[in-house]
Amino acid sequence: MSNRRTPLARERVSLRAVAELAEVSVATVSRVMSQSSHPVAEETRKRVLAAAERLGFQPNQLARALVTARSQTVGVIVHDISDPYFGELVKGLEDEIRADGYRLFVASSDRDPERELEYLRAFEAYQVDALVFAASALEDAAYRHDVETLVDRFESRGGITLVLSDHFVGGHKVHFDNRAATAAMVDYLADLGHRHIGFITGPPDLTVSRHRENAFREAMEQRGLSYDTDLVAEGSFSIEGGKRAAMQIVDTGAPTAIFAANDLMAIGATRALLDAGYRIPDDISVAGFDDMPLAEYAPVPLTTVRVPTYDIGREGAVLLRQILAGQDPDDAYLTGEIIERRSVARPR
Amino acid sequence: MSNRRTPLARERVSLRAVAELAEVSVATVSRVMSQSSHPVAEETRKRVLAAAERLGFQPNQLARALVTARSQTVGVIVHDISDPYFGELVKGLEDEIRADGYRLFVASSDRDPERELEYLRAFEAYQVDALVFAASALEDAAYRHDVETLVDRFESRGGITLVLSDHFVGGHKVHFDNRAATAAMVDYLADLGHRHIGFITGPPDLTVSRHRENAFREAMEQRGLSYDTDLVAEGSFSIEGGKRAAMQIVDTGAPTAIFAANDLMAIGATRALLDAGYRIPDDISVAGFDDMPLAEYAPVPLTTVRVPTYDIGREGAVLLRQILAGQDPDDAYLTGEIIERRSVARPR
DNA sequence: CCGTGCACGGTAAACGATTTCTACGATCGC
DNA sequence: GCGATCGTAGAAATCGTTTACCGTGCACGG
Repeated sequence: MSNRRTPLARERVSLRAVAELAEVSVATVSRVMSQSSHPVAEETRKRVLAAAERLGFQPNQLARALVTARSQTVGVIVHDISDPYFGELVKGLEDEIRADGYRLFVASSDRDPERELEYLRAFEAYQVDALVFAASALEDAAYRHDVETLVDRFESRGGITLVLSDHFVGGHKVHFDNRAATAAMVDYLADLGHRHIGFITGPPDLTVSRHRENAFREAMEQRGLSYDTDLVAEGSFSIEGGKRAAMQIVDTGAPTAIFAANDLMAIGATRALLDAGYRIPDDISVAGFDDMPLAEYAPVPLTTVRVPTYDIGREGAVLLRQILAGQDPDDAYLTGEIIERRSVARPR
Repeated sequence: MSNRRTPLARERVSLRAVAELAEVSVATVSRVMSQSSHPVAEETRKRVLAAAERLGFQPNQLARALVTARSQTVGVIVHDISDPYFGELVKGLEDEIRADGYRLFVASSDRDPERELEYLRAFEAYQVDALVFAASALEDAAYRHDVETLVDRFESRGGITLVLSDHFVGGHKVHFDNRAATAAMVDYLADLGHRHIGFITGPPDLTVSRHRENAFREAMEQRGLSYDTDLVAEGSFSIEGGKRAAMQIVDTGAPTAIFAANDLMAIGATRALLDAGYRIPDDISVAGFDDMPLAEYAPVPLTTVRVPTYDIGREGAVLLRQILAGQDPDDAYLTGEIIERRSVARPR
């Protein structure tokens, strides 16, 4: 192994060093530093604190975690760290949980099952107290099996898991009702008079894509509108994908509105349509999903269904706090909401 | 302390358990699991591997890190995890460094000195091998002092630090030439014929804001253009700030172009100006800085100077790799580039 | 036939904390 | 005046690894 200490490394400051300087035992120093309930005389405490200060002592969390079997750390899995969706969510999580002295470590899987597993294993090995699935599951049989056995093992050893997404992993969860949110948008469009509604789906290997597409189909049928496969295209949750999908849909069908399964694709669609000479919303309406921070600043301010990302994170943290404290709280439920801006209007 | 093991926790699988099952010593198991250079007979190795597999053994990284004094972990400090700028950068860093078996832990300071210090201390306590400052320094004397002593201590104990931003911390660094990039945009606008150029600055407590503003002033003087304080406003690097600043500038002066110190503010400015009835770029040009992923999909596709964020991360990772391998590489230098889109034109 | 060297495996001492158990003096109740 | 209690502190075991140091047994060269 190439793991040797660098030769320059000065001695690190341990409990022992502090103990020697303060002329007490390491036990006493530990008690002072970790605010143990074991009593320590005021005068001794002061001596210890002074010595610790003087040496710049920082308790080694690794050693501490090793003996307590608690690392005060939670691992978060996201798909793409540069996606503002996850950014908001992690922020909510963090703002809330840091008050309890926990640290968040976030890892990005890039939607690669292999990579996600690798990070999951790393989190396990670093003994995080909780595992948070902020990212939707991947639709892959091998992945599913591996994640399940890993999570089982993790939980059987006292770890807790929290799910903030569309995921098969069990345990505590904050639910966002994709079905209802999707239906709400379909209803909104239908109420405006749209009958030919195009739909841009996410990548097929993401559970959330499947859920939103199914919800779309059901909502359309519910309203007695035909679910026309010519009006459905895949846009892989990206801007470029949204462009391609939108052009494909207007080429093959004649929608009066296009509903994209996320804002990024809606923005791509908007741009492509605009560049192709369509006026939005006069010629065609475009609706998104998520209400990402920049949705308001899209080429046309985007009408979309808001996913309360930050709140999902915050609610997750609240759940986490309770579970960590040994309680068994109920799941949290959050719903979407239509945000009306300028990209949707009645059909002509 | 509230750190007791949960009562449900099944026994964890340690080296010892594997050793017992395989009927060898823990040393042998360790040698097999950590691919030590110490020879182990093929037959023994197989037995160990089988036992480890059967028990679902995962070496405890905490314990490992404790003895090797290497955690195979790097801590990254960013300002705002939901800012795509940092997302891209971290992605570059991660894509490159993960090949070497390192894990990235990212923490978000929210531009709060207190919080940043707290995370820095946590990273130190978790014994990260490297500290990466992806975020610009904060302009605060106390913060500066604390960070400096912390970094000194960290380095004197063998840690390495890497700077990817405008920061006073020394050590290895990948430089982005803000001055040249800013000047390039000023030149570009001036060449187009703009003489009254407004400027929207970032928050004053960020080092990078100061650098870009100074660079703007110098570049203007260089071109013989007057630096008019009526045409400068603060926009705090946010969309809302950009809106406010833009309106303020057009209220007090008569710029033919506005240059914002980041894209977010440029987008805010664009939207505000558009809503106030200005045509862009016909009535007024707007330029940004960063070329964030959505700059192309702003209300008007944004002309901006591209900061190669992903590459900054990647270059940082290759530096890291070399330093970790014991070398002493030269700093990396990256430059900006004007991206022409539709938000800038000749003045009327 | 014996010393050398190598392959292989075990023992035990770290790493830096926490925590249980024990010890010792002082105070207190009776 | 004596046992009980309390406040305070230290010794030592422990967490799960790595690794320096030994001790075998066997092959091989001289």
